[in-house]
Amino acid sequence: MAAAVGTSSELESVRVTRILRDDIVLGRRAPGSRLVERDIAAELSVSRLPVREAIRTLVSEGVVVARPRTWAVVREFTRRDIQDFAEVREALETLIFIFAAERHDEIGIGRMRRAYERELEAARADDTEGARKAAAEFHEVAVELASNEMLGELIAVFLTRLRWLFGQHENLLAMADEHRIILEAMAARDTETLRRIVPAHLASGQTAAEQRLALRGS
Amino acid sequence: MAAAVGTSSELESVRVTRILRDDIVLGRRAPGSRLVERDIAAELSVSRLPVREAIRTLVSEGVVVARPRTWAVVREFTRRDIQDFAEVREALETLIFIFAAERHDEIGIGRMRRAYERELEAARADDTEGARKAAAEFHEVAVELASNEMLGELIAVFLTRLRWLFGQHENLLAMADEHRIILEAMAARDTETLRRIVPAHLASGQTAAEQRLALRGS
DNA sequence: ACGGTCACAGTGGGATACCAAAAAGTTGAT
DNA sequence: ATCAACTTTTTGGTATCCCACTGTGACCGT
Repeated sequence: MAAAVGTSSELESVRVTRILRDDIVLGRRAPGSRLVERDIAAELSVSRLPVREAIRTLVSEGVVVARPRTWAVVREFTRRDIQDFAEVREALETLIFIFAAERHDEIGIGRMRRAYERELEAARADDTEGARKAAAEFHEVAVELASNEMLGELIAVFLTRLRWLFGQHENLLAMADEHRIILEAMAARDTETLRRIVPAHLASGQTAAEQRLALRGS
Repeated sequence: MAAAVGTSSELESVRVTRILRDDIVLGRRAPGSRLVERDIAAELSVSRLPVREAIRTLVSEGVVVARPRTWAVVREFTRRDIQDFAEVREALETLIFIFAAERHDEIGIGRMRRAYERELEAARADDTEGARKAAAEFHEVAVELASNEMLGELIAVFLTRLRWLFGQHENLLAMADEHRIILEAMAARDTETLRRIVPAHLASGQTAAEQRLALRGS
């Protein structure tokens, strides 16, 4: 589901949600900072309702914490939270690639291969943004090939947290190479190899997040 | 009837959510039937606001479908949805029991054993309600022992769908026996056995849901 | 200084009334 | 019968008002 440009009739609540989400993920709103409905409504020139809905949505995405009758705050993640998150993500992503390996067709593999090739090319050109986009498509196509809507739904919810906690993977070439291995195993429907390498793939991105957290103290 | 002591400060939105959820799960609102904010608000003598929030919550729980600017409807599940759901659930529950097996302590195993014993006793007495409650506690303690909050969060979201799709497991004694096997494997920290038997445990409950669906003609 | 009490401001939850925009439903012309 | 135009229904959103509860800090007694 790509950009969808000038959607003239975008719901206010959706717009507000996107703005707040970006504020949080991009660090413009720090963990622990207050989200006061009235203030945000004033800032964005909307009524309190869309803001309320946006906050609810972000709570369900796990990046905001709200208690009744007080302000909501941007969630503060602990080392433990990151560990928990990584464990669950490992299981879900492994599942995706295994299902995709079992169910893919030639067309799907072709799409993944093209995404991988674009990723590799961008990585070699040190084009961070391009590599990130291609890698994202690699994952999206995999979810599609897994043909399990509920899994897709779950991953979608996790995606915000993922963006926030892990940011982009630094060494683009290493990631592209890992994707190549995953792709080959998928094409060969080699689920056993996937069960081994996907967790390793994820682990390589995890330390970065933990280090960033350590720097902030927490 | 209303057991709950007059919790004076229950949020209306929470109350409305619970009522609607029960209506859906218990079949008082059929799949496909409309959820009209205004009408529900009138029925329950509240304003549209709590109803709106309740509907959003139920959408995030996956039992209601809402499109912009029209009424929401109770979700209609297809055979495929149930299949998808079962696949994801299998992975998550396996994860829970494996983590719980790796991380439990004596006290935790004791709590699970007592829950199991109450379940068995209730099952022998043909006490459906009692067995269901004890089985639920069995699962809850397992989630707790898994000590992964995010996993617990995920399972909580799934729980409504679970209740709705699968209802109660029919043969209480068979379920209790499966729980015994899981419990013993957990106590022995035998994750390999768990990886084998948990999926089997879940599969035994799945056919019932599919048959019920088939009767309704999907 | 210190710890607890208490009053008050801040904030979300909810009610009410109203409007706009889009979808759903109805009617009528062809 | 089909499709276009019209009407109705319904949600999304704005604007206010009020209440219950939370958080905070001043006050007080020790």
